[in-house]
Amino acid sequence: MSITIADVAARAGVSKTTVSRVLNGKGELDLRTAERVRQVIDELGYVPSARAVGLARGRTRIVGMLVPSLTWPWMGEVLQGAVDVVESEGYGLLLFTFNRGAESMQQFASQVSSQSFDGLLVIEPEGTLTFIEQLHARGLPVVLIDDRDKRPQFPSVATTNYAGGESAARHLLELGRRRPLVITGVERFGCTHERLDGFRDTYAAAGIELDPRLVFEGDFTHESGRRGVQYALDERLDFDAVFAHNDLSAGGAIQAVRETGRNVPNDVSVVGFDDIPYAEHTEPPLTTVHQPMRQMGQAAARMLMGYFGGTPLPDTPHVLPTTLIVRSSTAPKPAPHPLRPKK
Amino acid sequence: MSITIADVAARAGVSKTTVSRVLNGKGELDLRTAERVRQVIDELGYVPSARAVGLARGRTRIVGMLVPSLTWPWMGEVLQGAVDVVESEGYGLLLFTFNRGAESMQQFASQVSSQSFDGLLVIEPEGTLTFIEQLHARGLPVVLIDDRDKRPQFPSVATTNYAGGESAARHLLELGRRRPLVITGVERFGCTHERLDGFRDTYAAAGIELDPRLVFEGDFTHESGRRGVQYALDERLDFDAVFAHNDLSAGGAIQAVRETGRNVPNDVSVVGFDDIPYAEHTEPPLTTVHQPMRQMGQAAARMLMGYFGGTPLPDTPHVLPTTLIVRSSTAPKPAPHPLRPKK
DNA sequence: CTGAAAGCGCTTACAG
DNA sequence: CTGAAAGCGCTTACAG
Repeated sequence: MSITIADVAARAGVSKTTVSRVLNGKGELDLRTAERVRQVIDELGYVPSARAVGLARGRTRIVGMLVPSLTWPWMGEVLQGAVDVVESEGYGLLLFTFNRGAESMQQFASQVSSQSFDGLLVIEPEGTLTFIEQLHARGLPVVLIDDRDKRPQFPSVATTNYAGGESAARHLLELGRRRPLVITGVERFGCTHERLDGFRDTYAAAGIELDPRLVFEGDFTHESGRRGVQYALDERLDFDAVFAHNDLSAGGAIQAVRETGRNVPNDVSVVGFDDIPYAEHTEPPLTTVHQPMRQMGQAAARMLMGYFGGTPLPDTPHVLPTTLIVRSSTAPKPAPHPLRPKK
Repeated sequence: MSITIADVAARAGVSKTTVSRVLNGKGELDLRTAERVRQVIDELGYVPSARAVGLARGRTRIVGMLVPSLTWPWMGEVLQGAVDVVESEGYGLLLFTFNRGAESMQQFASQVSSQSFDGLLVIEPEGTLTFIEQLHARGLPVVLIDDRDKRPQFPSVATTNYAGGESAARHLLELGRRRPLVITGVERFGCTHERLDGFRDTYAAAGIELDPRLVFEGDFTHESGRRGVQYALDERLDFDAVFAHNDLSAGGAIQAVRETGRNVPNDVSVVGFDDIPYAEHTEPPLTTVHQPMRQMGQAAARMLMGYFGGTPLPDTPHVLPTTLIVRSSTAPKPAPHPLRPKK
């Protein structure tokens, strides 16, 4: 029913071998035969069967991508980056999630074993790093898109969480903010510690030790941002800035601050992390540390494509920089006793 | 290198045919041979090659999914829904986007021709409906996830845009809002007209004709929400509610209203459409018409899976209902001359 | 420059 | 109940 290489060969009066040669541009072949075969291919609209090619060649031209969830706010960006380069190389992207725990694990493992794809892009679903490392050890090309600093034993792309924390601190310091409240991410994530350390070290270098009571453990939710400022208020802790470890909790913090009648950015300046679309729509729009999610997806995919093309995978993480995006949730600290300007 | 059915057969002392039989549970076979083969399979950790099975059987156990973009706010939900059912049936999900216009079209067309997947789930990238219809006509099983009322000539899942418009209107009417400003979606989309019609008809049935000047053509962006209320203000049009055709523009509308010193929900009540995560985080949290995006993804995938299992695809759209989610951006209209309550 | 044949790893009539 | 053989649609030594 569907047309095959044999049909093309018959119609062009050549062998399947020859058709295969013009298809893949291998071996010397008479220009005129090649031309004739090409014509027949066009006439018939022939496209080789991916399955058959895959079986014969031993690879699929498909890359797998494993992610914890598709509904995280920045996941679309990473995916889009990966898909863009994968598609432009003529590969396909086979998507896997880890929504159903052990069952997902089973299913995915069996997809690996059945060799459904040539290489894997992965954002690590929590607790699966060992498993992924095994796959890599057994010879599956793997590139990790590292969203929380796992420092794995295989190729990865990462971003600069520590430097991101530094840039947030530097910005707030320049604005004269000396008492920042930090609302952290989930404690067990590496990125949380790196962001905090970068921030803290920068304040320390400026001669300001962070008040430990002003470090509140959040969990990346909007709600935890609210809780963070609520806590500080309840404890009557004085603060003139908030550094939240993601945009969602920064948004919650802004709302909680404003609900007490205080002004953002003047009374309290707020900095987030991620730069998801929501960051543009908070009131006021959020100053935040941009993570290059799309570029990370692209870079990871390019590494894999490069590997298929013969370039070895780098053994040190490919690190993409964060950038501070200044919007309106931060401003210079007003002088405590405003002077009436002369004139 | 990788272990094959021949290895299993040899080790178990049977033919490949027999191994295949126990794998697929076809044909009568001695319980003890079956048991023995199963043991060897476990010992060796054998999993059949997806490529080889695909070639031999003529199908891939992969479904394609084509979407316009991965970064739209509700796309993750649809994808997650689709992936969940596809995975739980042991299928894979091959993802395609249409980011690079004609080139994407080419690439995708060739993936179809190479029979990389058995069926297709699609959210129509603008202007590709004819192409998709051709694929369907040529025998590719296709299910459309209809986000804007295309009424295609092939199976689809859709939602109730008209009824969604009605529910928004009913809610606002109950609150005593008689002069709503409508900020529509993109004019050329069917969903825009349906939402508007449902809304308008409901007001009409209550004896209120919508002021045509109060229908502002937006484009689903946050910015267009702001522009909508700005326009109404500039024209000195009186309004006590906003019905925006998506949550993003509803968010913009809320901000623009509040910036004039007016109160949401009291002075102006705002209703959105979609119920993306952002809707919970506007100030105040947004009352909106929930679209069951995840369920649509699930339903579409289930239809395709069912078809592979022998159930014919329905020829009428599978319609999932919208639901009004009441949050805090809507409230009863205050009496114009407030009476002091007695005691 | 070109082709016959074997092989990729399965499934499936067909025979026994 | 079980197996030998052909076939799925390609690619790739090997010969000529």
